[in-house]
Amino acid sequence: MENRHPARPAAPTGPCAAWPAEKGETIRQIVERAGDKWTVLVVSALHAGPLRYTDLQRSVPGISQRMLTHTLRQLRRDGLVTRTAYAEVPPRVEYELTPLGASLIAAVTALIDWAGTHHDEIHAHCARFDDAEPAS
Amino acid sequence: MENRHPARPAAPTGPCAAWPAEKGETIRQIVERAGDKWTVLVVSALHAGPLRYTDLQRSVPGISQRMLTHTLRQLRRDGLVTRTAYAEVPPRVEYELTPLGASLIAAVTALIDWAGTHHDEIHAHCARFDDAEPAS
DNA sequence: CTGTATCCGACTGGATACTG
DNA sequence: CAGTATCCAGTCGGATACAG
Repeated sequence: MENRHPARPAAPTGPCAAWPAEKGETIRQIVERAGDKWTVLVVSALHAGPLRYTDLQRSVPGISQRMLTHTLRQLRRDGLVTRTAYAEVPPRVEYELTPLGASLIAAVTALIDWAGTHHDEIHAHCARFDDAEPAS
Repeated sequence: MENRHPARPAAPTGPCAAWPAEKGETIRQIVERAGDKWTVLVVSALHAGPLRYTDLQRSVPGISQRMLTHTLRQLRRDGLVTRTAYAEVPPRVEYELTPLGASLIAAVTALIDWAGTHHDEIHAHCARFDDAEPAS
């Protein structure tokens, strides 16, 4: 009743105004951000050290320019990465992880660790379920 | 080059066949699953104990039947929750978290904990960025 | 009560082409 | 090299109606 929104009131890709939601919603935002495919991959790639735009593209196979740019901007906006542009003839831009960004890796690692640990279990249950109910 | 897929090769909502990807892709699947808004909320609700379908709907405000059913099925498929149907005149179905599902909470909690800890930092950086570059 | 099926709008994200 | 803009298909997800 109180929610008349036809869709989501806040867009993750939108302006900063998306954040001031309540704590519960904030967590959802964070999880969506941190759980984002490209965010995780880019942050992981940056974990090894600073990288240039094109190097980043090579470090994250399959990412499009659109998504790389988009993800980097979000990451910058949230203070997870820094952008350093060198005003040289061949333009050079380096992206580096901030301590905040580095701290995210620890949390994500827990999830990845869980994934690795229980991957077989999930697959086993999945196969069993699929075998039990093949025709929906 | 080697990827000619016009879109995602594996759908998270699709059949079990989505899993047998390589380790890197598997992690992505897990993160997407675990990072899903409704998955987290439903698992959290179930953490307190077994719940019926309608109780689940009430415990997760804003979820639609479509998404509740959908999420529940995925969770069952992955072996994170169990479904127990009682063949009674008023049909009763209870969903309960498996140990595997309970273990996921620990991993997600790490992420939520990170969110809570650095929420202010992110917000601060966000506001600063927004202030520094208002006109895109 | 416990779902399932369909319609349909909104957002995601890849491909491509073009600018500084 | 670094980034932006547009097009467009696929997917998500809510509302609704209906079935077991």
